Formats: sequence, C-alpha cells, structure tokens
Amino acid sequence: MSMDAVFKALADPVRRALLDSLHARNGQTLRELCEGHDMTRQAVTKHLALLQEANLVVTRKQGRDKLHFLNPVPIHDIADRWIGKYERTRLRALADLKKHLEGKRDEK
Amino acid sequence: MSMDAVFKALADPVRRALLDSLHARNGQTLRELCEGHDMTRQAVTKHLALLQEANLVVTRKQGRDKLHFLNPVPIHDIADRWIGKYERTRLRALADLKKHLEGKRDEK
DNA sequence: TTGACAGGCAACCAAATAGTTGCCTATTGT
DNA sequence: ACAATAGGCAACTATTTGGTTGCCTGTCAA
Repeated sequence: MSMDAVFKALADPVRRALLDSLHARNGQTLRELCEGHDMTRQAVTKHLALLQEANLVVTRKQGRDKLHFLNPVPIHDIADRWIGKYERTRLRALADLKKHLEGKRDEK
Repeated sequence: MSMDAVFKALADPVRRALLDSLHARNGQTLRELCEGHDMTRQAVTKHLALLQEANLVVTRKQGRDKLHFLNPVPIHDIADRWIGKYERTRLRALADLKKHLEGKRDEK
C-alpha cells in the first residue's frame, strides 16, 4: 500500500475533517458527510476518492445510498513504521537541537 | 503551532526524504542535503523552507554554511494528539469494517 | 409510473505548487 | 586582492489541485 497516498490524503484539512466525521460516526452517506462543508457534493466526492485511494475509507453501496467506513489501518501503519522511526531517536535529535540553540547563543 | 503546516510538509516525498536524511545525519548543510536529489539547489531550498515553516527543521548559520537540524517535536505531537485519537478507537473501526465486509458478501 | 432523491461522470476554471533560470551577496582560502 | 564556494532572492513556467457547473443513471415512494 502506497504510504505516499496516505500522507497526501492527510495533507488536506477537509479530508482530515471527513475522517474525523467518520471517526465520530461510522458508515455515513455522502450527503451526511457533505453537511457542514461549504462546498458542493462533487467536491466532497473528490476528497473521498482520495481517501479511498489511500485506503483510509472504504464504501458499501446500499440501495441508492453509499455508506462510508473508516479504515484505521493505514494510519496505524504510518504511526508504526514512519513516526516510530523518529520517536526511537527523538532524544538524540532533541540533544542536537539543544546544542544548536546553545551554539546560536554563542554567536556575536 | 499549526498542525496543518506539518501535515502539508509531510505530504511530499522529497521533504520526507530530507527529514530522513537529517534523521540519518543531523546538522547537514544545504549542499549536502541536495545530494541525491535530481533537482536544483533552489528547489531543495523551497522544500526546506516548508519544513522550517512547519517547525520540523531548524537552522543555524555557521560562516558561509547553513546547518540544518531536525526537530522531532511536531512529529511527536501529531503522533500524540492526532494519531493517538484514532488508535484509541481502532478496534471499534475495524469491527465496523468487518461488518461492512460481511454485508458486502451478503449482497446478491 | 413518475417525481424526488442519492449519487456518478466529464468538462471546465482558478489558485497553489514544484520546478526552473538568472543574478545577487557573503565568506573562505590562496 | 580575488577566485571559488555557499547560499539568497525574484521572476517566470508548467503541472497539480480544489472547486465549480451541467447532465446522466439508478433507486425509492406515492
């Protein structure tokens, strides 16, 4: 699964709001997800398409409605594989940062 | 600190590679960070500017060199505040997803 | 069966982004 | 002093992106 698609999908505040909305209440229809967003249904559809490409959202057609479900796995993967890597050596980076700030203070 | 700037900064693979590079060796100059990227120095400068706006990278001028340091705090914050929220209810979302898949199988 | 409602598709538009080139300043080493 | 090196700034271009409008299909309910 392309991690880049997930990062790109998370980059937009509207899309994060859509995830938040599904997080609060899963299985919403397109119309429901449009509420509170000052844009057309088609614009929201496009955002949802990106979320689906990133596998963050999965859908099911039910009658004339389309239900949207949150898939937390890609977020979990990012936390695990990518952020975890930085957390592991966070203290070293912070030490470097401290040294940098001290160096800065030394100047002039 | 604007969380949006951090997400936006992380959305680009070049910028994530720059963070990885600093993660591997902190305090690199602009020229050093340019190595291995098939683009001009100015393009890399622009990427670094976004990383600095997101407070993911901090710099110090040393003579005619500019040293770049990784600041892991914003990444930590995202893991903590944003991803943590999804992790907490991950099992419920996965249960919903399972139900959704079962529902799909029932169709037709 | 027909009107209303949920959603899909495609063309189009404007703004943001990623990149370039050209030229400038500052610092270093000889 | 001066050539080489590190980096900054601004203008320009092309592509991507976020959004719109218009129209179409499918489903439900009266």
